[in-house]
Amino acid sequence: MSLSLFDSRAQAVRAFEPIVAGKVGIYLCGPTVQGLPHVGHLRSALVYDQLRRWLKVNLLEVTLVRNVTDIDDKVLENAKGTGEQWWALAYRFELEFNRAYAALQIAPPTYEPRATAAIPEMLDLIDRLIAAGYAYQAEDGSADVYFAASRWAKYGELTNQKIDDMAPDADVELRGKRDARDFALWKAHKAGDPSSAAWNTRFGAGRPGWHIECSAMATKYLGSQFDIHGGGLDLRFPHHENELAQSSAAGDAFANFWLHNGLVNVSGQKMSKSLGNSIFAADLLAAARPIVVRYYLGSAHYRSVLDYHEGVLDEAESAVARIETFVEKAIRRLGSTAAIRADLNSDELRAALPAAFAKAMDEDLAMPAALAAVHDEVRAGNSAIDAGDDSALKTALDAVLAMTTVLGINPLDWAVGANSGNDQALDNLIQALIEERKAARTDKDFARSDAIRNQLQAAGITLEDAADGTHWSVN
RNA sequence: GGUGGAGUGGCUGAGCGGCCCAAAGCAACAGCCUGCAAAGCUGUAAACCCACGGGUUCAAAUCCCGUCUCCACCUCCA
Repeated sequence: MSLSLFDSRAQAVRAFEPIVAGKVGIYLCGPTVQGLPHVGHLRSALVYDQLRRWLKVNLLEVTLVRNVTDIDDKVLENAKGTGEQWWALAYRFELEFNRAYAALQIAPPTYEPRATAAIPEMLDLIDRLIAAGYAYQAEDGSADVYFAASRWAKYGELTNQKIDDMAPDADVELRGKRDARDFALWKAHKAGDPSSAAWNTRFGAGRPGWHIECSAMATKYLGSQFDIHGGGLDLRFPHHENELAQSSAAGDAFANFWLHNGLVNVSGQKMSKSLGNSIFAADLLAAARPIVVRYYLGSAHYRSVLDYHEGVLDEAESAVARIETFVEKAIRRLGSTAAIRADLNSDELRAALPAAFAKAMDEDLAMPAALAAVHDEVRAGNSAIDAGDDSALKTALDAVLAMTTVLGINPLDWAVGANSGNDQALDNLIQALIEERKAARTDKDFARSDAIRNQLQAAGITLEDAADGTHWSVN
């Protein structure tokens, strides 16, 4: 394994070594299911899907845990607005997220725990923190429990901040807090909230704070020490800082690497509800084919800002079409479809990967360089077709299929499916027109041949004249 | 105010001391191919030499100092 990853805590690229040989545990902060999935959620999920794929290619057994935060202020608030039960609203949006992930062929995580299913683990962790002297029940008699950030000397280590530099909100109500920077581990039940959103504890009725959820779920599924903790850049502070502090204070080694993916901006601006510029998953999928959306979201380096604006999907469409056209032509020419498919563990796939691609992936998942390798190979393959060199073509095709399989953009994996009866009927119809056009061309009746081509084009079908005959495809 | 990141061809976006007279894609132009196209290939043009001004070095887009601009986080957020 020669993979290096940028570790946010070390603020440096570090060589990645699994804690347990051959296995990798990844915890990824999933969404709070309080609304519809947007482009940022998809990018985040995609980044770790790609990481997971690359680890699998390197024969590591990956356990990916991505949680669902299904209890939270916003969930309760939004449910009040719609009149739904909070858990019904949360599940409704959870399904929307799963639909969007599936559309982009982002594989489901190994485990997808909901916060509400890990309450006992959270309470255990809170107890350990109280015993260690780093947590305390609110001093105003409520059921609130806080983490004493001000007592944890290493607080700020993840984001390289000194606790004294953190400007405490002047107007913040301390209520039962000893220090303004202390944060809630457990939140007392509030008068207006439904009783179904409260759990009885020795502190009183209440619900979990956001940060404790992830600490508890990560260790529940991956143990007190695991390889990688990931999430969006916006979660570094306070969420991940707080997770690290509480887990460390409880004596857990916690994550070996911290990864943060860059955010998606819209025309240079942060996406936000108040600006009304959010791009939702449904918007993307309405504007472009899923494989194109996946290509676009994965085209920039995972740590850089990805800007969404007019035209980016068209550009991605062209690039994807180039790859698809090549694969189609190559398979048609070579006849065999005994091509490399989705098995990431196969020796064949590994053997077919160009060195430049593997190097790019190993260097902190340098996606642009990896895509450059894909396109280089596409060009080499196209040249081989022109030169009639089938051996070189086979090599290029295998390389392209292997690389795109790793990236999750193998055209064969996105094909609509085997020929259905409808496809066969359509093919019969179009073949008849192709024959008629061929006859017209032989007779030099170009008006007629062009009319046929234009008619099909208008119906969304493109004809392509190749050396071995005319082929058609749906636009 | 604190912390982190970014300014590279028309656009997207790599490179982060010599392999860079700067990858790859998109867009443009020309040639080949074609009856004409499309697709494909080949080539061309395109970055006042990589925000600006200094410096270090045999050597800098890449390191250092200064300046300007932009973005993110410090409040719920992927």
